[in-house]
Amino acid sequence: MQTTKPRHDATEGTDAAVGTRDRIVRAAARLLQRQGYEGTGIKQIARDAEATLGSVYHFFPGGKQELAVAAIQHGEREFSDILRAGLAAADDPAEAITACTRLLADSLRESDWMDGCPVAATALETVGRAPDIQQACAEAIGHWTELVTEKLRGGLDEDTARDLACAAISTLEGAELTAQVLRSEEPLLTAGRHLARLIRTYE
Amino acid sequence: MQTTKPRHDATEGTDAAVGTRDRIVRAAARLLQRQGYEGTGIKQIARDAEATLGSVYHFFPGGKQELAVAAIQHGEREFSDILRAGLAAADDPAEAITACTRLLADSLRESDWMDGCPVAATALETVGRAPDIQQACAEAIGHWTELVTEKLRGGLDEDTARDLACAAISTLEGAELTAQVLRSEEPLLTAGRHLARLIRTYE
DNA sequence: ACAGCGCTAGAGCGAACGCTCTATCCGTTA
DNA sequence: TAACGGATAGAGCGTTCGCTCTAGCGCTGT
Repeated sequence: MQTTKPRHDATEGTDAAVGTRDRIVRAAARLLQRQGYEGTGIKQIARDAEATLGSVYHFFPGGKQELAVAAIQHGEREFSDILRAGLAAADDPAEAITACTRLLADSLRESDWMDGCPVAATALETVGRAPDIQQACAEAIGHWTELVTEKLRGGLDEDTARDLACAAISTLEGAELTAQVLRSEEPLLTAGRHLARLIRTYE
Repeated sequence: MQTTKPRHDATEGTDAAVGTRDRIVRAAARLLQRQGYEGTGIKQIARDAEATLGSVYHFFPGGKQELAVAAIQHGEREFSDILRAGLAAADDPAEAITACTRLLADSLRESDWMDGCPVAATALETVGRAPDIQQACAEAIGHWTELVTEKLRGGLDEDTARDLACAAISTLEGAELTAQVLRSEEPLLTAGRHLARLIRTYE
């Protein structure tokens, strides 16, 4: 398609002409999020990214698995952005977590319940069968937990903050799954309310 | 394979010679749980069930989707059994929920982190694309929520019990996913502890 | 002007996919 | 014993899968 300008800088993505590699990763990330690993074909990714099979295998000689790892890492960054935005919405950690659930509920509803957690579907069907992908998913979860831990560190001792953050990420993950399946934002909002209540028991 | 005895009674399954239909459903349920919908082929199901393709399409003329619905319903019953066992382990609801997480953690570890929630993987990759399957998954989640709600109804008003049960199921779902990906029972046990603490705030 | 190279382009490989189809087996009835 | 129908058996259909491979594009440096 259109010629690519960027040289060694891969962190770009401002406007119109995004590099081919980036378009491939983005398309892969969205498809993996919506239909999982096995349900997504390389040719479909190439078509969606307006790239060709040749380009895909040029940038990802490791094939589908290598591309999936890059896509999961991209999804991790996207989800981190949402999480950071929610956590920054209030000083009080309890309110901040509730803000996260509201953000997630909004984006889920707006996508007609299609765009849930960017790694969950892929993670579940590759667990124990594709170590590279599983590790990328594990790192994503670890990173998200770290973000929440940082927010909770004010006023709580380190171990408590970590523990609570782990429970919070699990709950967010499960509530998003439930909300998608039931096509309702209620599970997410309910999870937000109860997480806030739980956090307040530590004050 | 061996000839099938049972006539109209489909609830059997005691020993050795299980009916062909049952073997197919069981094999499908375990494969869907481990590798999701798209990752599981009909021929693999038939092979695992020691049945033939002809038998599969004889019992499930609706093809893969109809079989998946039956498999999800089977998984729902299995998970309900675990849940019921955990909930019956203690009178105190908080302790009972913790018992559930311990049961789930045990069975997850014993299966080398392979057997997580029986519907999660399939649910996530068929959401918005296979209404029959999605509805079966939604009914499973609804049923599990109902089981927890019943346990919580003692001492809590109806709405609170329902709400709390919804949050609990979301948390269990997410904690199991996290535990699988991280290959650690910690997320499940942490979720159990915090769920217990949350429930106790209502006493 | 002309190599050199990063990237695009897509035909085509063997294998596996979901599913259809016909043929046969065998316990139950008449 | 003969006929019937539920159940089993698997070859084979058309399609798609992940991936390989060769050809050619256009930009860069000399």
